[in-house]
Amino acid sequence: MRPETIENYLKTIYNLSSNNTAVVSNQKIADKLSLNPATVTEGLRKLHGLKYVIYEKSYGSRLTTSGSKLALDIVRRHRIWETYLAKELGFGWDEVHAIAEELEHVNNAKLINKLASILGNPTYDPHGDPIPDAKGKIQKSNFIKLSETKVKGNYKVMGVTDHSPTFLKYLEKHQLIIGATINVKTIEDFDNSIVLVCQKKEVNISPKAAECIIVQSI
Amino acid sequence: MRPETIENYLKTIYNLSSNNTAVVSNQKIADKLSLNPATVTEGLRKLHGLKYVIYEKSYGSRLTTSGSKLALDIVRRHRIWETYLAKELGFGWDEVHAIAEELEHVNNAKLINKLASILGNPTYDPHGDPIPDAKGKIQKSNFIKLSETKVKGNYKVMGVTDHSPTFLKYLEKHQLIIGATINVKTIEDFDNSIVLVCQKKEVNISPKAAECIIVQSI
DNA sequence: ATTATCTTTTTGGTATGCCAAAAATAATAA
DNA sequence: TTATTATTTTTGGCATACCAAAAAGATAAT
Repeated sequence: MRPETIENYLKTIYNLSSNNTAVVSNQKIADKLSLNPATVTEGLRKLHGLKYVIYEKSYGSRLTTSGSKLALDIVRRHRIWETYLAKELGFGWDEVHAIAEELEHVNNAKLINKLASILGNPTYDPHGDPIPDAKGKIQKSNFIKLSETKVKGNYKVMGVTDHSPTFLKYLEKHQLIIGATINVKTIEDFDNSIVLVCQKKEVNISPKAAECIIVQSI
Repeated sequence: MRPETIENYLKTIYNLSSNNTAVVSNQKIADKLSLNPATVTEGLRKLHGLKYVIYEKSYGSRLTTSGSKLALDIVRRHRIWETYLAKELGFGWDEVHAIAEELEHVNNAKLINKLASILGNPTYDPHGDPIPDAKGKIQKSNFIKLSETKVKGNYKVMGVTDHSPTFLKYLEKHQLIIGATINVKTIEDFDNSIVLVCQKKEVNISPKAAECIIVQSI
């Protein structure tokens, strides 16, 4: 398998298995990578042969220790580049994902560590995702989704789980950027949409969007 | 054809045809890209179909206008990255080539232009090679090879045509870095090796090495 | 439990990029 | 000019990464 192919699979499995414990379905991988399910079946069998994943037929996949290690390395590269593009090169948080998607495949530890060092070895990227350190250690957090918050609670926006420019531009328009503090006003019984106050303005968030916003209770 | 494959061919043809006029042989392309000659024949036929090169069977190839344009863009990306790695990220001139070889395939004009702007839109890279501007315009120079110099002449080192770490480390050891001024003392009749003075030290340069050092008369 | 639906796998097939060895074609030397 | 050598092209083949459609297997719904 080509390194890039391996990397794309492992990164995707890592991202889909949240804390790396859950088993990931073929379909979700196919969706994320825009591949035919048949292709994913093939790919997983090969990755199993390479000992990067434990793939159980008709059940699902999870990363092995070595697969996890590689995945964390790719995630690190991706997030360091995103941070560098945003902080040092002046790109918007809605632009960095696409560029990092390509840069992440350049495998040079010295380069990534140099970028990290210039950035002061950050532990979070512009989307609020934790950046693994050079050894693959990742910070754990007790963040929750906006959709899991309680009425009248005060929260701080910590990250997003969707990196599409359209979503990020939408958030930016409502000042819902990382670090913003919000107050959950009501949760509509009708459609579960959330009304919150941010920067003194009232914003109505759809349940779908609330699933993609990560916050911390304050 | 995959973009990366196209880019590697075009860049190689560009580099081998000096001022982009000479016809390039299949073998030279095969050597540079470490490919089997049969593969190169195939590749050139495809590139001809894509209108990137004029490929005449059993004769050679040269770039079309659109091939030239693409080639110059890749050369720009490569050389901007080399310069950025050296000047902004602290890599040695013997390290930058290999990393830039990968980074050059990330095709994002905004990124390259941003890096160039941070560097002050440089016109030469750390090896003395000219960097095309965003429009593909490249600076012309009247530089000559060290092997073409005359005895007793004074010259300034302007670049190298070999980017291998071994060669560059060798040059560095003798202080033969970009900008160094040298005086050609003698050219040995026996083997055409060149004896020159650099930083008050006498250095003996083999004909092979002299072919790879670019200088300017001062 | 038995459809109906959704997911996964199998099967058969394509395009790309590569190579080794043989055949054809140039280029060079005798 | 003819023989020798070097280069290029052809031929036949291989591995990778894909896909569409059919078959098999799970899951859910009644």
